[in-house]
Amino acid sequence: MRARREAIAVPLVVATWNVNSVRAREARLLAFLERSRPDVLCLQELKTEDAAFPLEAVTRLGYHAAVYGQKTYNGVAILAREAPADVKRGMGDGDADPQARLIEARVRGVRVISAYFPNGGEVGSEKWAYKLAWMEGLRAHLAATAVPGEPFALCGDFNVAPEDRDVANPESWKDTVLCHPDAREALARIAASGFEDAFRRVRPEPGLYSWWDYRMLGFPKNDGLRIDHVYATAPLAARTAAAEIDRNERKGKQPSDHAPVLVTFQD
DNA sequence: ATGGTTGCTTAGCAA
Repeated sequence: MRARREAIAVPLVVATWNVNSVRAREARLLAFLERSRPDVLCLQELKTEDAAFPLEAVTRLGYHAAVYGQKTYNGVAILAREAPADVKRGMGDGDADPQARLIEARVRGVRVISAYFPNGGEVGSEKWAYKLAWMEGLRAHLAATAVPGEPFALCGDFNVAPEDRDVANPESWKDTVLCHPDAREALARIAASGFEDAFRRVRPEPGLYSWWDYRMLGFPKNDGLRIDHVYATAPLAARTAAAEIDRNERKGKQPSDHAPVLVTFQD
């Protein structure tokens, strides 16, 4: 039996970017939208409540926004050129997590999630346990809400570098929260529920990173990791045509410590 | 083990 081909309007450009405070990054966010014009942009680490999100400014550029903000920490959003539908904040009923780390919407027939996975602090800490539990909770949530054959883009700051080729200096990052085998295994279990790393489908080469620590000259030394991802279910992943990381966005004055990741889906 | 930097909030936490 042939897999059902969902009607997806393509080309579709899906981007994800941890902005590390949407207020501190407003000018850069607007410049990025004008420059790249993604159809969908998933944001993480807004670090502000909904009321302080620059809604008018993004609206002027032709974007709609579904926002799940939080004071000081976390906060996620989905911006889209078409109005997002079926917006859901958190992982649904019974999700008691007070941290705003996940928002979902339907855009142009595609289910989209913007997720800010927990960093994990130090391996063995309470934050580490929270990270692994959160990831297992996401896996269970995805399994419980999965619709067979549905085009679905799971995007965000996963705070996991899936493989050593995603790390400039794997030895120095070995067994840290971003590279630990338990975190990689937790991500693999999420992927096993029907997702593929769309970026790697078309960009297998090493040397591609999305985050560089502000400290220790991370960016000047290119001590980077690829921890921001666009995962997609088969109907979408099969259409992956191009992927890039906007490394230039990490340059200049007052950058986020993350660069935007963009994936183009096309028939 | 600590350091180094940035953002939010104003001393300390989170990343």
